[in-house]
Amino acid sequence: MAIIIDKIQKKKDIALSCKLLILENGIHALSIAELAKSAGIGKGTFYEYFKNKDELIFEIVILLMEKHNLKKEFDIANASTVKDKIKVFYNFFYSEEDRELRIFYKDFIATSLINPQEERKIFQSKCFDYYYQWLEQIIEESIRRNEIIPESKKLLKGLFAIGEGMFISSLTTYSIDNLEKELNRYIDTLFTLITIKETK
Amino acid sequence: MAIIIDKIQKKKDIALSCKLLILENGIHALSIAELAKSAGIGKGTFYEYFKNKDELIFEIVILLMEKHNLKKEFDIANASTVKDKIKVFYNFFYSEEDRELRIFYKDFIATSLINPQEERKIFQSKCFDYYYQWLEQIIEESIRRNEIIPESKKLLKGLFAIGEGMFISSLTTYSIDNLEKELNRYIDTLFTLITIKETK
DNA sequence: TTTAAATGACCGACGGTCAGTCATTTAAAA
DNA sequence: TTTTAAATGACTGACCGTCGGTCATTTAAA
Repeated sequence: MAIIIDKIQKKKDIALSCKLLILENGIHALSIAELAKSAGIGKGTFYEYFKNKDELIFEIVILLMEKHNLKKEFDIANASTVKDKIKVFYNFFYSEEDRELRIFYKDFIATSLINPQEERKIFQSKCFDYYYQWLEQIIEESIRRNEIIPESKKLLKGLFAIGEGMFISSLTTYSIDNLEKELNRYIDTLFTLITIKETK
Repeated sequence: MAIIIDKIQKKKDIALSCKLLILENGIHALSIAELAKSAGIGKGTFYEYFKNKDELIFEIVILLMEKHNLKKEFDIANASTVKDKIKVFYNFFYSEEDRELRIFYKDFIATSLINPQEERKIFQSKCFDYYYQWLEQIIEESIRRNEIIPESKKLLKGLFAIGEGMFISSLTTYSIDNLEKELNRYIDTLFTLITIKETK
């Protein structure tokens, strides 16, 4: 036998060591040779760990998303009102804190659209379901507490889609100039509609 | 002097003659040489009319979108209720009729995300604003008629984004298995909230 | 009517880039 | 010393975009 490398860990290390270069230049301006060089490995070695450039993006998204989810979980638990909890969720689409992940996420969506792959779709579904269940729990509890009307549950998937939709539009058009404002405006308005008024 | 070709028309002709081949194989499986050959022109000629493959997609989207808009305009005018008019708009994301355009639109969004270009962004903004104004007019008229509450106006951009958001999610996840159903459910629920109940 | 000149459309060979492969080397462990 | 996982960079083939040259048609002078 010879050296046994923790392939999974090394894959992560290579991915993260490419992060900065990609953020600076954009993934599409970089060749595999350049990426490998910046990671301090040969081109062939890159292919020992990744099938192609897309998989590198995928790996970075997975790593950043893990960290991101932990953080969000914490933030949501600490938010006091239902509305605040929901805003924590949308936060991803405009917060400075999530800027980096957002850039990779954008490229990830784009490559997923171009080249739909089982593995990616499963990952994206997991992310979707993870946050959907969060949203669902939050809403259900609020319904149980009689704060919002039961019909709110039917708005869940749509509520979920608005973030992604506005995010894409903000990138591909000039028609959404302030994503944060637009998202908040929508949530605030919707909440006035689903909130049960206290009868004093 | 020599033969003068209507370059604009020929560009359209080439684009449309590639449509079928692209729908069959996907744009990314095709080389410029193959596309040119299928259009009955030389590779060099292709570059007389298009900067690259992306521009071909752009041209096809523009052409199909033109036709599509005319059709939508007609459909919206013929829909009776506000809700129906809005559903005509969302129709794009799931109708069999718009399947082809949707495929190109998807590629168009993907390439726009990867490589944001002024020209494309302007085009996308025009599309956005065009349909946004439609939606706005419909909603405003309905408010004037006292059918729905005035706050509905604040939901417009979000309403607009839901379509795009769910569309993307339906392509990149398994979590939206029936786009039409999900969209309709959302609209129906929202409408029960914004509709002004008649006091009998 | 003839034909030389002008011009724009068309083309495919070519240079360059880059993704992905593979034969070889390296070095740790047995 | 042998074995073998890991690393590597030279190599190849595919494809992009360019460019010099050809062809077909029109113009206009003879």
